[in-house]
Amino acid sequence: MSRTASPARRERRSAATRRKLPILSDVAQQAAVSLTTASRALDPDNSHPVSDRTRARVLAAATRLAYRPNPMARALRTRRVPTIAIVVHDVTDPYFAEIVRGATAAASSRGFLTVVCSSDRDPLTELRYVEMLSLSRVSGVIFAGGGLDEAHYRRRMGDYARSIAHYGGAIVALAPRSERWPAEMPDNRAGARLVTQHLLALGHVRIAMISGPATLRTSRERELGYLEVMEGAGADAVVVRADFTTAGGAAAMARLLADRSPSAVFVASDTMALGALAELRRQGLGVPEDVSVAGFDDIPGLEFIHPRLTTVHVPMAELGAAGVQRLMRYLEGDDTSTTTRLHAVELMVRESTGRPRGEDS
Amino acid sequence: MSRTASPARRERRSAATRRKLPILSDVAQQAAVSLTTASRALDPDNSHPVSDRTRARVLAAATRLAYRPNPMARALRTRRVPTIAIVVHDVTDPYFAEIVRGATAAASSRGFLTVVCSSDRDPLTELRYVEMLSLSRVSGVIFAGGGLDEAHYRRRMGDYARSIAHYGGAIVALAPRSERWPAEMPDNRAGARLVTQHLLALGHVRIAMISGPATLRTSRERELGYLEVMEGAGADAVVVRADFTTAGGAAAMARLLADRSPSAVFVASDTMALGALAELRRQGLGVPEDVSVAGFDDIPGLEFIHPRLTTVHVPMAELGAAGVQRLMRYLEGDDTSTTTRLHAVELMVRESTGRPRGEDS
DNA sequence: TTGAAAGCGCTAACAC
DNA sequence: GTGTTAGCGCTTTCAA
Repeated sequence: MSRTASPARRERRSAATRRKLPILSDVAQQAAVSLTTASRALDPDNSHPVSDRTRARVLAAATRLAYRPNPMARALRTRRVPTIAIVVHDVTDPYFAEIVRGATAAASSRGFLTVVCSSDRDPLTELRYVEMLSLSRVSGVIFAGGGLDEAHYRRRMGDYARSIAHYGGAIVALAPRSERWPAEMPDNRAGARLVTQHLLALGHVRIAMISGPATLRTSRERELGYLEVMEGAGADAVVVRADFTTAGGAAAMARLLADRSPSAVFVASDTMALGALAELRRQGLGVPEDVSVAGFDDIPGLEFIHPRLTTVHVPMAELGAAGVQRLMRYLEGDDTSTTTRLHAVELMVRESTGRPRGEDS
Repeated sequence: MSRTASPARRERRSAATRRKLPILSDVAQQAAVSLTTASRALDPDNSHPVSDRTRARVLAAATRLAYRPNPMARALRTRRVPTIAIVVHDVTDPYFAEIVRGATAAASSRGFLTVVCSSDRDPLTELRYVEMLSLSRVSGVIFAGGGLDEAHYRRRMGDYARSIAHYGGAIVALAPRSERWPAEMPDNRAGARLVTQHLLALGHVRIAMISGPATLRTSRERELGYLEVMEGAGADAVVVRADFTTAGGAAAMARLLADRSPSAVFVASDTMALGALAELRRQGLGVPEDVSVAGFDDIPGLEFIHPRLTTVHVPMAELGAAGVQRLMRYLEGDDTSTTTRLHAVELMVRESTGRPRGEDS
């Protein structure tokens, strides 16, 4: 120790004044080992052997200097940044916000930063983001929402996905997509079946559905569950479409009310259901006295709206966390399958659904 | 051209097979210039002169190869990654979600990625995030919410802020903080004054306030506006505190109803006001017939709740965008002031406020 | 106006 | 078990 004291002290001072932040060579110098050894001693998952005494010395020096590795320099070698991205259609939508919350928590507990990219439901914006992400060499990308089946979109997305796979990045989907990616998603079809059966069991026959855009597979899966059950019951199905926004839900409900007179409406998302509820109130119709309404997702905050919405609970935060876990397993090579893991959903019967008019007397 | 055709073709092929993604040296080779020149020709804000012919050749080569610079390699030199972070208390809260939306849009239009860090209202989580960000050398950090005045928090935050400043990163606040940072924020005090005056003008005297945590300056500013006006009118002020969540707002309203019987309540955020409204409904009280309620923020989605909430409009998306712009100006050295820019707010009188009971006959 | 060379801080062959 | 030596892809002196 005393032998190297003088140069070490000089180095310490110069490191402090020159760049403020200590770098690996400062640690190596302090511990009187080579750069390589310092690197190996500091990296927990480096298999190369390092003697306990040496490791202890390096660790001590690192602690003393408050050394933190430079993520960029590391990334330049490892070819990946310790960041995962989550691509959503709209951060403002509680459904996505909740997924983001779950994913962020899971990622940060593993030392990963989370980038949230909100496309505002514009495919081109989404493509721009994904290009950016692939160039930034993020470790993984989680797609929280669905994609388009359109040719141009698919081709560009395919290019970026290939590029990401090429540098060893992972991709996970949390909604049904045409791409063959590892996926964790809610059991949309089963959920839709549950609500429709519930409505049928209450005695409704004129059950309409407000679905999302036909371009999104999530819409189609939820429709499928509805159609299956309606057909099985010999009831006529009516599907109108909106865009998964609250305003869209309100507009769709208005159309439904003008054209048909459903006694119950299954809305493919709570966000849209909120709009449907608002429109019914605006027209002076009671829920569930005049019209029963059921949603899908069970977004947070529902406990504060009136009447309390019957819906299908989707474990959003869990989905986000599962996506991160899947990503990590992929990165570690433990699970590179492209299978879809379905997460169970649950019908939450609350106040917005009841027996139809004719039967409540 | 023909002279270099053969080697160029070979290089092109090898670049394609070896690493798939073209790098700067591929472009330089194709354009038959040095690495340096290629770099200069490609960088729009590099002042070093490059002849038009050369630049054109380099640009053509870059386009042909679909070259995109590696952000990590660039960051290793420039010491900053082209990413900005936005630290929020809760992504799930529409107030923050909306700010994030505005900031993300503004950042992406400038080629910056946005990292969203949600602390879930836990100061330690927030500190962990900021440390991570400082190590990642993000270009800037935007604090959407307030901070603590507590010693440990302030010291650690100060350390990270210094470290960020040291590598040339910028920090901007969108809420009042004890730190001396550039800030863009809503005129909280003026907004609170407006609502209180509105309630007073309607004839209310027993006007209570549900505020946020005492540790947050936003709460204090909004309280101040309320207190000022109440005092000026010679009315008794009552302030109860909640935590800026919907559930907290509901609980605070329940307490208020039990202890006092206010004819009007000013709630320091719409998110809490939603809870207050739910609690009033639960207790069978009419709004505004029995109690008037006013919020703050004008979060999106309010148009679908009933009764339509009287509130103070805060330009959230604009605030997010202004934060990004301020950050950019700081990074470019155009504006390194630590002044606070106040954004005007506006009273939105809607349905949840009316004359008090005694006066409506 | 162009280019050669020296790194940014770190990791990974490849020796010893 | 430890060290030497090359780079990762880019920017930036410095020299021509």
